[in-house]
Amino acid sequence: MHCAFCAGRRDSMFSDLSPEELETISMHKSCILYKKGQTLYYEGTRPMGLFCINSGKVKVYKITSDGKEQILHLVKPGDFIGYRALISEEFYSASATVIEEAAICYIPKADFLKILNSNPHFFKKMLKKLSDDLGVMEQRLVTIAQKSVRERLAATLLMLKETYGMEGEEKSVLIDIALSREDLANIIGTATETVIRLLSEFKNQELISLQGKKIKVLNPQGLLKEADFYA
Amino acid sequence: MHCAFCAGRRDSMFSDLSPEELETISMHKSCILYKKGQTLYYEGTRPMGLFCINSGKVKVYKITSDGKEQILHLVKPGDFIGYRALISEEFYSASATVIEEAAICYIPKADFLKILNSNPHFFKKMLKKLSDDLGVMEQRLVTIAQKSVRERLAATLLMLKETYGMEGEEKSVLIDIALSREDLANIIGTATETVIRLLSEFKNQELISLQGKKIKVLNPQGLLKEADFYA
DNA sequence: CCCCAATTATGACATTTGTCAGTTTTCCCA
DNA sequence: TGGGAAAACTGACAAATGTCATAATTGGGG
Repeated sequence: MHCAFCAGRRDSMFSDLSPEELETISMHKSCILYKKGQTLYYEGTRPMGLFCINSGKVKVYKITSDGKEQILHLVKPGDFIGYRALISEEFYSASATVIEEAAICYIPKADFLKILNSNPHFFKKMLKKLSDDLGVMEQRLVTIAQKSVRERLAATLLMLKETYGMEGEEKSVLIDIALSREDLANIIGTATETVIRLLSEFKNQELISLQGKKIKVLNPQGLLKEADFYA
Repeated sequence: MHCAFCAGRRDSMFSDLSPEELETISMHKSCILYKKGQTLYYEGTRPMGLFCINSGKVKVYKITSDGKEQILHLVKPGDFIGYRALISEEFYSASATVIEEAAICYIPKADFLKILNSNPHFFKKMLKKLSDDLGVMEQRLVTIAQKSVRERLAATLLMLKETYGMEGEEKSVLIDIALSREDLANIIGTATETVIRLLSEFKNQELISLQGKKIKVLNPQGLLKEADFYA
């Protein structure tokens, strides 16, 4: 599919490229449908291009020396990933794996860098994007360093609701993303069992409901309270 | 003092500005000597310029809703701070306070932005800087999320040794920065008492020595082991 | 549609870390 | 240079979280 007709592009970093630039990208990109569990790239390997998510969901994560996984971002349609390694001229510092079937385009490094270097407006957008990313990451650091696991879980559920929420019956909001309890633990930085236990506490408090692995938010106000002040 | 003669500039972001650009900055900047404890800016206020550290040491930190402090960076001569808020066009998302008497220049926002927009090489350096910053922050997030307090303290001591180490007698290396135990705790994300206890354990293991608040590293290899594999 | 492996869930317990209360030490500056 | 406040330190205990073992449930592929 041509980038000009890509739905995700509308509010992506590529939203206001010139037709010529889009044409170049479209010509050189390759698009693949990835299944759940497939990995786009591994930490430590050399980046050769940029991944652009058309549909589906992807997690970006690091593995520590003792084998634990920490999820850094969840990526959704319109986002792209892998630019940090390209810009810093490093090997990938994280891995990326598909968590829900995804259509993803691959844009060769050269094309990305060409646009970056020839389009000042895009360059500026990229600078702002990295600055914003850094701000988000700093806030996450503070949250992980200073809040309890319970607070972090409540905050994470609210964040997921904002990004993946689907309105359901009776004001409940379904968190529509196929995250395992383990993934959730690896976002928060805790053990899987702890997440399971706290989720069932939240269920007992009627803040959420659980059916299988699907989570519905029943009382966002209550979760907010848990996220801010639990003592 | 004129920027052209600033020792810190040699390997700073301003290392290869043109003489004219330096002249502009020099003309418009103001320099002040700050005492320990003075605050450069507060979280939530509007950035009007950029701080450039000539000498001394500064901490950049956030305060959580429940009053806890998390230190995000320690800043040293040659670094500058406050650019993220300028680039993202936000209010400051953190505060900055002097921890050792410091000579600091203030460069008006307009001058910084002018150079940013007129000097592509500087712009590119800034992009890379933010990308590198983000990489560092991601790694810190993983460490805080996945490592024990003991491991984080060992890792932090090694990091401080790299940055502020002064060779002493008998291969010991003094960590030459006036950090209180509380500051150290606020870097690591733990309670002050926990830091004190672990430091005295490290002392008993002869990994470090303590005299007053000064810490000397005796056995970096041993600390490395604590940082990586403590079980 | 059923079975099996993966995931979720629960219990018991160990360990880490935080909290509070109090003592000792340090060092700043009046 | 001595007094006092801040910082460093110690102990006792509580709370949060991790770990391991095991049971229940689920959902995807044959």
